Amino acid sequence: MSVVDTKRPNNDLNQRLGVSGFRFTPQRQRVYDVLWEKRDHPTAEEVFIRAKHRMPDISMATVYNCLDALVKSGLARQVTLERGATRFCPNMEEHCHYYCDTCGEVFDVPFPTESAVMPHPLGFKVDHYDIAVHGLCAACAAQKNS
Amino acid sequence: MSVVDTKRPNNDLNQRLGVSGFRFTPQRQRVYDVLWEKRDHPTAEEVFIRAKHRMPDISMATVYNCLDALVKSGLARQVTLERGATRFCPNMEEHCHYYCDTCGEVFDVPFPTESAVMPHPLGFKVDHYDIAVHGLCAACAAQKNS
DNA sequence: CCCTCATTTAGAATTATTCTAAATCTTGAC
DNA sequence: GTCAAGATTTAGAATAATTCTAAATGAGGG
Repeated sequence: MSVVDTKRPNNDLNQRLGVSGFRFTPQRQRVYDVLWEKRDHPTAEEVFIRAKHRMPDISMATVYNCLDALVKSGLARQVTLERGATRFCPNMEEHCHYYCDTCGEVFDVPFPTESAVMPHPLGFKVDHYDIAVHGLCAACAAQKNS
Repeated sequence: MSVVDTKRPNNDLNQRLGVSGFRFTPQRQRVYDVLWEKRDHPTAEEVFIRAKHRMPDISMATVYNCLDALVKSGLARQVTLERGATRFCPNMEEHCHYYCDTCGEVFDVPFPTESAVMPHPLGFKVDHYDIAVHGLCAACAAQKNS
């Protein structure tokens, strides 16, 4: 736990789950840890593989269950950038995702949504923003020009 | 063609496809028409069902092919709001999607992206923005309070 | 300790999308 | 016009992603 866990909420996972009506379980802890170990927006299957290393009996269904519980408890975000597998992200600060359509890399960029004044449909109650920017990362752009 | 096709690009579909290396076909025309007939962000399967009414022999694989051709030609956008089927949208003006997490309805709201100054990762070449706002629509919000 | 209910698990089932191979169609060269 | 090359369509198979099911386990409250 020495490494990069900047801004990880110090609130007890136990408590955060409890507020949303979920129980704390070792599996949920493990899945949450996996998300923090490498913030590279893994898919459910990638989380499954990584979780298995230290918890070999965990099942795919449990990974989905845990991810859903974390999302519903406000401890992780679902990120749907394109067709195919959904990705997950434990960064709950307001930010947007720069997505390289060529190599698939995702970059988190802090972005305060109040800086953009958007006209809402009448009576719409906003829960959260989901901002993706598609394009070419520097590396892939360089490759294309060569 | 009398109805609501505001802002539909008057450019020839033929030509727009051609520029991207695709051929014009009746199926692509039909799929494009379906998207304009009812701008409710249908899934590929919904497009398939609607397209079939006037073109009974069209197949699912063709619908996917046509949608991909339209997206690659800049005539439609892919919209991935949540897990599950991708939706499609022929509105190419800059706009964001307000999405009701309860009833699934999608509202297009014009939104000039240059109004939000975002810091890009170094060297990133932006292709397009994909902005979703999740929450509760007016109708669903009302229902919850009663 | 017992009851209830949440959770986990493996595997089946479902849904969404992509792939394959054969048939058809278009286009450009001759 | 005829022909070859290559794009497109089609049905169906295959794959990928997710959800469901039913049985087993586990934890908390009385």
